[in-house]
Amino acid sequence: MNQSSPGTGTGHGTGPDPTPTPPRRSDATRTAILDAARERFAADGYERATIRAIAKHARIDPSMVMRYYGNKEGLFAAAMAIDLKLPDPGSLHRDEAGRMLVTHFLDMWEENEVLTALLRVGATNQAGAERMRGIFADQLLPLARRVCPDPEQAPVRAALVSSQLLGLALTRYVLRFPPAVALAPQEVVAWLAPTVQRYLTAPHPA
Amino acid sequence: MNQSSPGTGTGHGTGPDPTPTPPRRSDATRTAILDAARERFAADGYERATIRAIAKHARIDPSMVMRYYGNKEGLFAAAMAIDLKLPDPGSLHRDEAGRMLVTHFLDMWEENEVLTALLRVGATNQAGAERMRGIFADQLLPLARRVCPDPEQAPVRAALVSSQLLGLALTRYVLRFPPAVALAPQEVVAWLAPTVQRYLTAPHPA
DNA sequence: CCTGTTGGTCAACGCTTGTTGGCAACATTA
DNA sequence: TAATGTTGCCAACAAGCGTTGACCAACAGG
Repeated sequence: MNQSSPGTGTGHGTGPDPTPTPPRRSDATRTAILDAARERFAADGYERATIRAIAKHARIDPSMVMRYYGNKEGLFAAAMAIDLKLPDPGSLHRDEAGRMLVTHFLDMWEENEVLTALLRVGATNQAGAERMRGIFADQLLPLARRVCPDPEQAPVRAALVSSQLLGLALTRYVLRFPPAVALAPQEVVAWLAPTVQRYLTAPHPA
Repeated sequence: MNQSSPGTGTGHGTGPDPTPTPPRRSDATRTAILDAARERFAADGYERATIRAIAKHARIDPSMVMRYYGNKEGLFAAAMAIDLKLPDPGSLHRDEAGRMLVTHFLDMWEENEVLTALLRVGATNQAGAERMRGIFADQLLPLARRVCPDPEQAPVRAALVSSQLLGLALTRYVLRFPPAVALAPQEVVAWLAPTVQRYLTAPHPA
């Protein structure tokens, strides 16, 4: 359900912990707050997701949110940390990048409400838009740089891909256009994969 | 229900008034309120665009807003009435529908901040999303019905077109991804027109 | 003149918001 | 045991919100 638990968490497999945080007794409360925050931000956006409502959902006192995350912006920043988990750009075939991207994004959006929350907030909140820009610049751009023919065009092509993928997310998960909601995942892939593939690898149309 | 400003019109209307409203002395104030509301809704979204801020921009008292538009929802409804001004579906060639649609939408969005406001509000506000659904159902769907091969597929195809057009608007006018902002209009058309054309007229890919 | 309607300002109401500080219960260590 | 830090709840604060009603200035028709 949640996407990263604080404290002991993630085992010890590869590399040292970037933040060696000792486990705290309040870890359960902390994650409860983050889960509730993601849910409320996704459902209501930044302004209407009140700290009181989030606290009530997490079944704790509103003042705890302040203690653990400082203020509302801090809570938002903590709740919206996200990794798109895009595959290693070196390990994918150039001709299947489109289909793979659409499939992967669809999976991520279906299972994870953080992305919907981020899109909702990004539409009205300065910090949310900034975060969204950062995510796509850091995680989608490198992939485009490896796949598209001329690396200099990578930013434009990544932006075009973003426009189609985020547009789908907008109509399907936020605005909920009935036909967009009703589409089966495989149909979405069948329609959108060629578009994304063209944005990535087709020659510049001008 | 109409969006043209009362009082000093922009001179485009040669037809008869659909709603024969007698001119009032307060018409200037009413349009000032609507203009300020559109500007604030576009910049801040529904919640953060306060009636007080809108009134200050219109240089009148907040209570006037209540007097003329009832409440905040009424003001929003009055400010967001919009006509996409899509051309008569019968008068366009099937092969140029894609290019024509992208060009037309780009023009509308560049000149009109109402659309940006509507998109911002639709992302967080129930009524905004509803309005957005209505607009595209009433204005884009009929066009798709005339252009696409099987009228039964029109809703899906219109939704796909919406996803690409709204996705462009989202990345370019709301999230402001730098590469999406930097694209020249003709480049946008060159990239997106084939996509929209395919969504409208290509055979079902599954 | 008086009277009624319209356009507009002012001050305030009730409510919700983010945020704060105090206080009790518990855990840990000395 | 006492001392200390952590976890949590409670009550309250100042500020801002949408909204309301009293009040004043101008005009119109008799």
